[in-house]
Amino acid sequence: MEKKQEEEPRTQNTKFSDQMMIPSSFSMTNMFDDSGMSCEFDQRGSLGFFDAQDFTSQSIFDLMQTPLPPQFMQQPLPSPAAESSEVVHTPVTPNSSSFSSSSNEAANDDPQIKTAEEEEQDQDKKQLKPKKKNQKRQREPRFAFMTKTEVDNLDDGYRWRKYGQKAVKNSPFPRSYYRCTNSSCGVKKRVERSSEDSSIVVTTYEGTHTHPYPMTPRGSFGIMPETATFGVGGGSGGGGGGTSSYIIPPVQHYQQQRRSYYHSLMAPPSMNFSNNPNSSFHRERAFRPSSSSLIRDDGLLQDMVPSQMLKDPKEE
DNA sequence: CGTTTTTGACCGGCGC
DNA sequence: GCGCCGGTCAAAAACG
Repeated sequence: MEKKQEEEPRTQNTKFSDQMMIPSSFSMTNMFDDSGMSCEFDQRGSLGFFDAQDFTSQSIFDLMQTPLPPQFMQQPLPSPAAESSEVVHTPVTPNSSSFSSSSNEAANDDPQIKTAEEEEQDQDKKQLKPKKKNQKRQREPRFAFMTKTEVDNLDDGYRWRKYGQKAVKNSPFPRSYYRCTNSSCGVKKRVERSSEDSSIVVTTYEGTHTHPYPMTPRGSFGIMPETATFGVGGGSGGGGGGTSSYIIPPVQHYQQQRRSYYHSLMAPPSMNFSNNPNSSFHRERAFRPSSSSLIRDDGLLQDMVPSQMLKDPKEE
């Protein structure tokens, strides 16, 4: 639906542009859902976390290029469900403010970060291993985030082809399935609106892009969400996820603020992406299929805010 | 004309 | 074994 994008780019500017939600709990634990491979995650969970800044500013897509940091899983996910389910839930709750705690979780992992490649290898290994039930299909790590936007189809810069849509249980909104149009890239993403808050779109990425960023500068970002919350998977329970509203005038400013904001909030020492905060910026264009890259600031996922999704929205 | 979206059918996993 | 459910396929339609 590109047309939509073209036609509705303004959404971003219109209403929400000046609003930003800030998740209180920022745990970026992503949900690696490996259905079935939970054990392994524990082992590998030693990757670094992405730098929140980068993360936000860049775009998820870029992140996708990177193997998701396993550490997310490291977090103690008490409930088994977390593993198997993606867990992106809990919409943002206004008022919450426990940002730091979550970040800790996420950040706390081992500062030592493996290189993306290493990680990938690890992942492969794990995936290859025949685990208990994992005979199914090896799932790639997933990572979800919530975005407050009116636009369903957030453009992250990559091109996606919709290959399915299904009604979501307990939700009036359908879930759309997209696949990266690059034939050699198997990245998939699912997009659905939160049943609790229709203004929030939950996007789950699965896989890593194996090709360079398509780059459609403006076009791609045109639709960026105004606000987003990163869901972390697994329901790592955490804490409360919530978000508070943050009002920001122009986007530009917003970005700046955002940066600092995140910086302060989420940039605990442990969060530095690979010890070299600056490096992340440069990497982005490197496009290493498996590199950990991340992000730049140009992108503007304007308002992505990681949040921890604590509960299962589905439960409603 | 080529690409993407739509949509119902199909398939495999999982719980009962 | 059966039914439910999530995810994917594929043919037709829509779009640029």
